[in-house]
Amino acid sequence: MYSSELIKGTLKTIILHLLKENGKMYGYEMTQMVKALSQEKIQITEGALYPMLHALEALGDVTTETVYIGKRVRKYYSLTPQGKTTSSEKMKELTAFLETMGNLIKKQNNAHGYAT
Amino acid sequence: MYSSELIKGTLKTIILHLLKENGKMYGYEMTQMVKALSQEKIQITEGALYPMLHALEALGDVTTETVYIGKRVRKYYSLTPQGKTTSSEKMKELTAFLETMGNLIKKQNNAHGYAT
DNA sequence: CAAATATACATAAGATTCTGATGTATATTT
DNA sequence: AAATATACATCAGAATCTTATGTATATTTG
Repeated sequence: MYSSELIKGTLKTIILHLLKENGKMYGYEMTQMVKALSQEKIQITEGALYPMLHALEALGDVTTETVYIGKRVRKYYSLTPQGKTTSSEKMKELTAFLETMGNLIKKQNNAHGYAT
Repeated sequence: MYSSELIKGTLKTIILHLLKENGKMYGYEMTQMVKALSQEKIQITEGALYPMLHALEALGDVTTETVYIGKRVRKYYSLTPQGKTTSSEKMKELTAFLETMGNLIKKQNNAHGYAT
């Protein structure tokens, strides 16, 4: 498990990406998938996830569909056309960010020149 | 420039890393170095930087040394022994996190199996 | 079969961390 | 002379997350 501060700011992008890849998912499923894909190292908490899903819905990036499994409710989320665009943009940004950070923390024989 | 939400949580690690690589730096210098190393894409704001430096000092990870350049003050920061340990730990974590995130957002022909 | 665990949603107080504004002052460039 | 750069600092407010709490059904296990 990572000290969660690193995960901050990536949640929205992760959700949008999962929905783009998998078409339709419900909240609990997302927590389990991220857990599995990260080898237990990233655990999305419900207190962070559900408010973010509601926010994405309010922004018009996702729509919902409620389904009953027996008597238990399940709320599926999927991307709107706008959400698909947002997803792509966010992913482009995250990819670039990861690369920049990778550079930033590596190339360091550089106490005097700065530029690369 | 990245939408800054991604940078959240990485600031402490970046500072500790810069100090480990460069031995001794002052705040303004850090902002310029990160800007240069990231090709202008990451801009550390002063409102985030200075409070974080003060926090690191309070935690015992850095010590300070004030120098006058003409009449203008400059405050150099350097790692304490404890700070060096913290720096290593944080970097290990960040590196692992970047890799995990890289996996999470790539390997996706996986709508049904989850595990990798 | 009762208890524990897993599934599945939701909210909310408080903490952390950042943005953007503001303030002060000196040095350099145009 | 004015604008910009260097260099520190603080603070109100915003965003985002943690931890706890709440509700309810389904499944597994001793």
